[in-house]
Amino acid sequence: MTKWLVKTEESVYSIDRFQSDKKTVWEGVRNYQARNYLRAMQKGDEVLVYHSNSDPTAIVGLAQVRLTAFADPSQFDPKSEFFDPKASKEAPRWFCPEFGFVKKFKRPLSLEHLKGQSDLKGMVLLQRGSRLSVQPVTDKEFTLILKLAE
DNA sequence: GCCAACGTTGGC
DNA sequence: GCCAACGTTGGC
Repeated sequence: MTKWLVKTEESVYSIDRFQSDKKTVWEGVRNYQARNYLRAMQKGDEVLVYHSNSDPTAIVGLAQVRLTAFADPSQFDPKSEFFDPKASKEAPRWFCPEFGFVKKFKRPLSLEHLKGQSDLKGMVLLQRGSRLSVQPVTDKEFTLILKLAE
């Protein structure tokens, strides 16, 4: 099974909020590469949750795919900030899975800390200019991250 | 708030 | 299909 990482701005949707919601539909992703990854997610896949634009920016917890991706309802809603006039119910452009909350890490792993791990040099998150908000994570990276976090 | 990096749009 | 202009992301 593939492992993943998703970004969220703490001020927009935090790990604490996710913890109290217990599950969440990961809507609003509007980037094709990220969308393709969302669609590739399988039920049960494990997903690292990362706080971007936060202090500190860090991997803060773990989620699991509950439902594979379906048409993101926000693309059809003219009142939504994620509304896409080019999308239709017949031909949706954007998709979202549903995640279940698994845990909040005892120790959030800051970007700075992650950069110091030589075994994580290849991580998509750590590549220069990497902005992708949904990323695959290798098994090796995933195992190490869990070890560091717990 | 700045700005580098990258993605998207649209004229041609 | 190219590419300039513009928009967004996200670290700092």
